[in-house]
Amino acid sequence: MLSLKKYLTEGLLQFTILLSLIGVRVDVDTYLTSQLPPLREIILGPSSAYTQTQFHNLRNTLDGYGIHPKSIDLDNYFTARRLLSQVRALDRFQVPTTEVNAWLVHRDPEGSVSGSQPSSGLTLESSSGLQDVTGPDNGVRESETEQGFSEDLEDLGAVAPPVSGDLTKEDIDLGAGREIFDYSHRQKEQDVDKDLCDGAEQDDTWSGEGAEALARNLLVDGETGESFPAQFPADISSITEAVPSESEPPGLQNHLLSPLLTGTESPFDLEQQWQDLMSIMEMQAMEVNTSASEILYSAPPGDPLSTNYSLAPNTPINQNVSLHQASLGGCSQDFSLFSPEVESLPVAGGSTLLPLVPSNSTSLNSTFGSTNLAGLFFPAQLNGSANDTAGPELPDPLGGLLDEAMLDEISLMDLAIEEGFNPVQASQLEEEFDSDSGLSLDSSHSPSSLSSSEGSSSSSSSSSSSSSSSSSSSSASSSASSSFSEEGAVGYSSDSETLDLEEAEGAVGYQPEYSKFCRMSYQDPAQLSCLPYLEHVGHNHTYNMAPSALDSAELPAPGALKKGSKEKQADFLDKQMSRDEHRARAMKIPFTNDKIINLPVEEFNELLSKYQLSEAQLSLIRDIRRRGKNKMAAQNCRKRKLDTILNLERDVEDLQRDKARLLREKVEFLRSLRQMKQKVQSLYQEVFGRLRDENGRPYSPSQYALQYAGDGSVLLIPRTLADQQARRQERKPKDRRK
DNA sequence: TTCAATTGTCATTTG
DNA sequence: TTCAAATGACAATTG
Repeated sequence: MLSLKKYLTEGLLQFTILLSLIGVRVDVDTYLTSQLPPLREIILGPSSAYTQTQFHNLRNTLDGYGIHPKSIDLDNYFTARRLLSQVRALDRFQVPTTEVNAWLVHRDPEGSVSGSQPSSGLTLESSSGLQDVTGPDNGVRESETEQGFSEDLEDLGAVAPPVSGDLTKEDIDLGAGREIFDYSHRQKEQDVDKDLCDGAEQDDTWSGEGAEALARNLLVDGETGESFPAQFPADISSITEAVPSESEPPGLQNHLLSPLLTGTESPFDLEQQWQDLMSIMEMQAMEVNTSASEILYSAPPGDPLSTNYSLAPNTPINQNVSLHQASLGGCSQDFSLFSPEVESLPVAGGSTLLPLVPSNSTSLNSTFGSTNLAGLFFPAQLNGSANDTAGPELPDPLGGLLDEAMLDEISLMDLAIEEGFNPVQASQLEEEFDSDSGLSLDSSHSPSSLSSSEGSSSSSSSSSSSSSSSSSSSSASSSASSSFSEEGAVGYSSDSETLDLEEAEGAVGYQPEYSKFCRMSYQDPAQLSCLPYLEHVGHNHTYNMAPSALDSAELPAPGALKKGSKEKQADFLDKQMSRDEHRARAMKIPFTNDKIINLPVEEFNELLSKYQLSEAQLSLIRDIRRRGKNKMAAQNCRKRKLDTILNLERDVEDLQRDKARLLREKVEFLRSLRQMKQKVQSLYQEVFGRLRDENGRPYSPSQYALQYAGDGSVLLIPRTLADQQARRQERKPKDRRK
């Protein structure tokens, strides 16, 4: 027990120091990007070049607490781990009130008295967590929790403005504390752990749109002008929640908070930032904690976001209030709802949120947080506004918003990443593919396309030349036919081919018809251009080459001088020819493959009827036509597929953009909502503070609470009753969601 | 030579 | 029923 106590105390102190250090950190982006690595590595063990340094830091820290790294006994180790896990669970679930409590301590001389010692106790648990970190065996579970923890710390730091005094102090105390943070920064720049991939993505996202937007929002929030050491309270709250029982003595909380507050009072900017971060990140945190939150909190659901927001600004106002857990409960519910998704979500955001949330929750019944107000003040009916409990009048606007917001944030990260990548890729793809209009896609690049253009012209002029060539070639083509016999053999009977040759000879010669068809339908390039498919065909396949190829190849070299060059050209053209073209040439088909393929059925039949073609030739012609058309069809089909994919990609990008925009809008909305809650809270405080009993004494906020009735009236009811109602309302939404 | 991408081909379905 | 188009699957080609 003694050792445990000692560890707890020391742990609390350490944790407090860490929190203060975190508070010092100002740069949110940096913070976000850096995230967990250090702590995580510490916990998991050296995983990078920095590990050693980290480890040393940790050691130092531990030493500072009087625990020698080498002398860690199992009991202490496991105890610390258990405590840490408990604390974390509590933190995650409990959200808003913590901050409030701290505030109260400050303001109220009575409550404020409590102080540092309790906080130390809380820290103890946290310290245990640190010890655990050092521990050699860390399950995945722990690693996750640690991540969350580290993230939380970082978040806090990011939110909180630098407090030089605190920082130095903490550095001294922890020894390694600062280094750890630095390390985290370094890691963010260099280390990209697979484990942290999610977190990294989140970081990117945050740093990109969300983070900047948030940062801006935070700064803007300064409007409230409320000064509040948000970070500390939040942390503390989380810590306090580590305490087993939900019913924490207000005094204890106050005690805990007081020391922290005094030490780290930060400018209200921090509060706002903190709130913003909380609001954004709560969603993720909620997800993580779902199960635990449900267990821990019986209180009515509170809006995580609202609670978070309420924390900082409200603190001053809320001081008196010991509010209701109802708000907390609501938070827990929200978390539970999202929990399933949380696992899949990137860790970074969630982890950061977690700490915040817990802090709020810790606020306890106390008074704080807009959530509390909502839960406490409007439990019966208005309450709904705060959370799930929402009555008919105010149906959990926050809850719904929060839930969605969480989802959006999560998705936003993904989107940000995707947006960063996809647009470029998509644009490139579009340029590549869209520039080419469908069928003509390949034509320009492929040799066949060249041939096609040539073919079109050649075909037009070839009508006469080809006819003469064909007639002359008929006798000379025997060699050629033999050379192509192999191809022709494929799927075509060689026997018939030989027989058909003779018939084919007779067929050759009906030039007029042939030329006529050519002119009519396809010889004119302009016409081809008007016909997409034809154009495509012309560009994409080599059928048009046939005539010229045939001519050049089959014509006996008129001049021996240029025989060599012509042979080369013939070879080249032969290579350009398709198999069907070779077959057609071998079979002495009297018209070009282009015509065979592209002529309308009627014209095609007419063309065939004007020639005396053998069965083999007819069969080949039909096959050529079939294959040629199918080839174009295949190209079109592929192009359509590609276009479809590209369009889908574009649609996805558009949707992602819209989603990101909506998320930003939602964040803005939540901010405004938070401000409204704060106003309501302040009004509540004001009204409640003016209430006097028959003896002229003010009502104790711990015993009484204001509740809005459905008719708009405000009732002063015992807190127990208010809590019951809040719980009742909390269950309703749960059932509804089931 | 291997491999991925492209292109051609076949079989089948659809309108 | 025929034809053209579409499409999946496979083979051939290409870089």
